[in-house]
Amino acid sequence: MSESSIKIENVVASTKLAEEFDLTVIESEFEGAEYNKQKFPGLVYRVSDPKAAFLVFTSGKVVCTGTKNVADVHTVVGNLAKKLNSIGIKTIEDPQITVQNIVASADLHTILNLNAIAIGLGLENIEYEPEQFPGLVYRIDEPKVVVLIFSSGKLVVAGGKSPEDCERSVEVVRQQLDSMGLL
Amino acid sequence: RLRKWQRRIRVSNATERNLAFALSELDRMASALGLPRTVRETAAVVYRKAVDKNLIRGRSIEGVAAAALYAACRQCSVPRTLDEIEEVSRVSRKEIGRTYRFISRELALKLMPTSPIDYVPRFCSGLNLKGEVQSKSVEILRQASEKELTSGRGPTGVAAAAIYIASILCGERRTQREVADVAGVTEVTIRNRYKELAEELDIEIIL
DNA sequence: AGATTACTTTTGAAAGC
DNA sequence: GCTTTAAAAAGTAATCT
Repeated sequence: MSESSIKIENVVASTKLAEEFDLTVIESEFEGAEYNKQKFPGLVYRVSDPKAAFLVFTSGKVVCTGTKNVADVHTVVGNLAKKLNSIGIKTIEDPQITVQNIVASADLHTILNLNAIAIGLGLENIEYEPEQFPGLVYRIDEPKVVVLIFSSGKLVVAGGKSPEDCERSVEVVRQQLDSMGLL
Repeated sequence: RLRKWQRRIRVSNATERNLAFALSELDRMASALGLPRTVRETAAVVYRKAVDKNLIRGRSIEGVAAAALYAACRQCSVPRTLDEIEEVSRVSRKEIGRTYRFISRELALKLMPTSPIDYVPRFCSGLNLKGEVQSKSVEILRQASEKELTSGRGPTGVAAAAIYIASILCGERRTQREVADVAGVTEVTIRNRYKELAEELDIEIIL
């Protein structure tokens, strides 16, 4: 009875592909790579296989953002390693990839009264400033995520470490709102 | 001993100096916004509580003062927008908002979001609209709230749209531009809101 | 008056200021 | 705290036709 039908919108992950990188070399070899040390210490590289964006650092660490799946992260990181190898840069064999953040969207399919929800969840537990942003911000401890609740019934879950975290948090919100008769 | 006393006096001086500066800042901003004494006093109370809880650490006095004033306006039901507070303060709206969230949480102010209704008196007087239009605006806003037409929308935009409609219904029409200017929103926003209100509340607007 | 583009909020890592 | 990346939600805004 809890098919939350979460849609993962973005996955952020980090890994280490080498002990060090010469970003200047990568910038000249990789088409479209952007590197401005005074602007940002990392090199920006975008791929469209599965769409993703990388932030490559001189320390050999890499941040991957933009994929819609956890599986795609492994795919694109693998592709990046191959691409680096092809220009003569060696990389670590089985890099440990850590998913740092998952952003997902969901829909409760009901118009919501955010003022009532603010009181119901407790003003000390939420942030709702329609003057600045239309969504109500609700921070959950277990799983530790942040849920943005909109009057349309749509939700955005940010901060999850796994797809399961996102689904669980939507259920937590759904159950809490339901128990207060706010659905 | 003597050294300890000197230090205590020094700290005391700095603390008092900072408090005096903060209070003068509150006065300056409140005057610029034409806020009544009660709001300034409320802001001063909020600021003092923030000092007592050491919430100023890592934050600028100006920022906390601006946030305290913003909070006080809301507590007194005479809200000013973050943009209005920003205009008379020396800090960015982003910092005022961030500091407001912080002291609001730490001092457990538990403020509900600003109600569009609280903007009606000020906006109407700014448009030289009298009691009848104000009452009609409030009536429209009450209905709008019941029909879930205000959740997630900017309070000033909703208030502006209601006043725009009320002014027409009362035969004292104000243009979207005039209402937009006093409310600090764009004509596009008033248009979007009033169309929604008119449609959902079945209000016929004949121009 | 549309249409477009863009900014508001949230999350997380990276290295450095 | 900031800088950079990506992404959704819905509202508001700036600019162009």
